[in-house]
Amino acid sequence: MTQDDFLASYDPSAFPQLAVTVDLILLGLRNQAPTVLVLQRNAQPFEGFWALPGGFVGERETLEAAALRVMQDKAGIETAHLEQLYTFGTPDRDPRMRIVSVAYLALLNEAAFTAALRQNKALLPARIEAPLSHEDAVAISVRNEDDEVLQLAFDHAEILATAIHRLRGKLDYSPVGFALLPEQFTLRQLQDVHEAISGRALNKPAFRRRMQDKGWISPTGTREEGTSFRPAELFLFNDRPQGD
Amino acid sequence: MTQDDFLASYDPSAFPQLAVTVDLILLGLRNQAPTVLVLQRNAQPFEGFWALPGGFVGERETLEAAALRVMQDKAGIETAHLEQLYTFGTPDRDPRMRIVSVAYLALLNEAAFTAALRQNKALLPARIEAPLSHEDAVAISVRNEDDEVLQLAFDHAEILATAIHRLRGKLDYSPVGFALLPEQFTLRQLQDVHEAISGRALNKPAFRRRMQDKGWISPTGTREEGTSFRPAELFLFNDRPQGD
DNA sequence: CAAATAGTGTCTATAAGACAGTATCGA
DNA sequence: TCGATACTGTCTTATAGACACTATTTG
Repeated sequence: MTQDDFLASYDPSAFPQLAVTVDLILLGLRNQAPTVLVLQRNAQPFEGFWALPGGFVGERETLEAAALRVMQDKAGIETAHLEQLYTFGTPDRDPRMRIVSVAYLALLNEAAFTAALRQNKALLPARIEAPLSHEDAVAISVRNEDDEVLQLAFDHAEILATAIHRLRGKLDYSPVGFALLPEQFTLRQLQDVHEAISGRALNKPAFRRRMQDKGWISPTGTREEGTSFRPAELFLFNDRPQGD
Repeated sequence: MTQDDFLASYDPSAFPQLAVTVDLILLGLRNQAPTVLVLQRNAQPFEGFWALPGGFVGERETLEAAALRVMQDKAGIETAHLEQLYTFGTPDRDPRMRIVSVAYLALLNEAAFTAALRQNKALLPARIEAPLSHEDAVAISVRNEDDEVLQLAFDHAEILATAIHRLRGKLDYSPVGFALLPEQFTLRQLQDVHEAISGRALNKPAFRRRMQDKGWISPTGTREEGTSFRPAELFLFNDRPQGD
């Protein structure tokens, strides 16, 4: 904000001690289920609990640059769809000190997801169970590959719920699903992504028509390989549909 | 985020000096035009420019509580639709020091809007000119009642553009338009709100059907008064449609 | 009754869902 | 030829826009 009564010659120590961090939701699909990469805490508070990767915002760093840096450091990922999600700042969300955290949502395709797992062995894929028909609730839970519930540290369950809610909301009117796919993909894969995020089955002809009509995809003329049945045509995402 | 390598016994002065503020977009409709309340700066930097009201986040205060407090202090408004919009944190957005600002969007009906103007004479209503077909651009401008362009301080034009973009996006699927109306309203007024925000004319029968079908409104059985023609029926907003 | 706006009936256009059909690949 | 999945034609259903018509109030 910065306003009229801002101290013209201010005293730095006059401002309360406070830190700004970014937290990352590294989201991908594993076996058609939305999955997030988490780290186990090895110190108090919340020792043994699972947390989203994050880090402090550098002194001369934009928020987005901090998110990109954390993504690089903790998962070795250079590029991915990255968008600011929401800012969490309840005074006691971290018992040690006041921390305001800007959450960023990163969407990883399968290549980036597996690369992250390979680069940082501490990362654990946590399947997200997000019931339908709930706004931004606590009703969310995450499980490991053995289907055991993972306890999330801090307010990270709330952050995750916000992420899923946002993603579901954007899916219909924004071409966000493509971020979870490789450069070339089949329409079946694209529909699988939409079904995994929205949590419900979709009508195939209607889905294809919609994707075509929105101008989001272009046929490549080539087909997938290695199937034991009729291979599907590969499509490309149209980065610039028309105008905008 | 608070993570593994967080200092268990940390040194407060180890964290860079940085402040978190909230900025408020106090948005209402004046003559069917989206209008925001701004304050003229009387000190450097951006002296003479117009700025969104804002304030520092208190040491033991949630972000939302800070926004509510600023709304109360600067505009005398106790209650309004208030939602977090986006967080702006470019290092040099304020030349004096690093300030991360969490922007909140407040929607004021006519009563709250005029009450704010009465309570704080420094507030100026600035009409927002937001061209269609632009994502979240610099193409936005604000004008005073004499149609003169007002220069906005800091990155406040960007904040405003983000607000309009968000509002337009939410209008169709969220009952956000009601926040700009009094408790009882006519369907014509509701349609005017939607047209003012979205910036385009809407079909009357279709609009009425949609509002009815979504279950957002209830007829009161009473009618408006003081018209020189057939008075329209008054409706109420259904706070709890069904379930959810 | 005239003026003005509220409110509706209905036709048309467009998009979504259902469902079954045809097409094309590997084996 | 069979199995499996890609792809499409078409009918039905739901929703949105156009437009005119009726309804109701004040003066």
